[in-house]
Amino acid sequence: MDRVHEQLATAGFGDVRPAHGFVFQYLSFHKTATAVGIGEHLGITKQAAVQLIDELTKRGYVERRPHPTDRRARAISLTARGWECVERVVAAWADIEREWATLIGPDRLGKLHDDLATLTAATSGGRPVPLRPLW
Amino acid sequence: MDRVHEQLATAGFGDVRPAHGFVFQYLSFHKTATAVGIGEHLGITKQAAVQLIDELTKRGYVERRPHPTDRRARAISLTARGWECVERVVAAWADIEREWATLIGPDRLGKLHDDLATLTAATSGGRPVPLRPLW
DNA sequence: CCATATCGTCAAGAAAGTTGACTACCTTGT
DNA sequence: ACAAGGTAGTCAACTTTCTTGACGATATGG
Repeated sequence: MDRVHEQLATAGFGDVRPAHGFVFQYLSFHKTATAVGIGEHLGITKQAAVQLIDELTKRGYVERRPHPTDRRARAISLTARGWECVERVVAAWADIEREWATLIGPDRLGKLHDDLATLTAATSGGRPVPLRPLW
Repeated sequence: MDRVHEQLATAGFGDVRPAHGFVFQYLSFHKTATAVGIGEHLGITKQAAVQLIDELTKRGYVERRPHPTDRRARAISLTARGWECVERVVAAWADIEREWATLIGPDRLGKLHDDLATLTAATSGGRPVPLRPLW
């Protein structure tokens, strides 16, 4: 994680914190997200989620628009710059995984991934675990 | 980590946070520790380390005594209750590892451990990584 | 169409860390 | 021996990040 953010900083995305990454991840798969949904995904309150969204909006990674079907809500989505940042993260992770493959071999790396998936699925009962950058 | 602390709570150790665990770990291997040493181990300032020590002292897990060789310093060590808690943690981890072994097999679990050790050693340059419960 | 639930917001505050300055003590080189 | 600089702990002020609680506006379901 630290290495990804070092990479991002050199690519001009030095103003995103690790916690923001989890918002990005959620927005990559939910085109019209809400603050409540993001909060649940991260395991934080909606107020804290709004604060993250505010920061990302101010920095141009995210935008709020009227929600298409719910006039209480605001539809949150990535801007062009947000998507650029996501692409950078994907590329950085790919680099890191390639390096891992050279260290322990692609076969072992694949098994490592599968085993970790098995263990986390078992301890969380199969449901998705709220991701938090904090214990 | 969450499961260990659930186990601890049912065993009467409900007043320790995850961050405290890293202090316990350090004290298990350093009989006369100092606040600065603990701070370096966790990657936090000495002031923050002192605060953790204060909490653990108030709750009876840790005690401060005059340092044997340095009159500026205070020697920090686990009390009997502190050691009881450590034993509980060790037992809880052993339970969890046994469960992991049944899930993916002892052989794969051993390789998982070795591979993770290889990867972390490579990315940290071999030096110990300061442990933090926070990104 | 009314009761209840949900989305976002405002405000206050708690948790856990940081920075900076200070005293007391240690250590090292001359 | 001792001056000079480094280190351990402490005090105080502050920052960051998250929480709790209350609220208006809108949605939804019997």
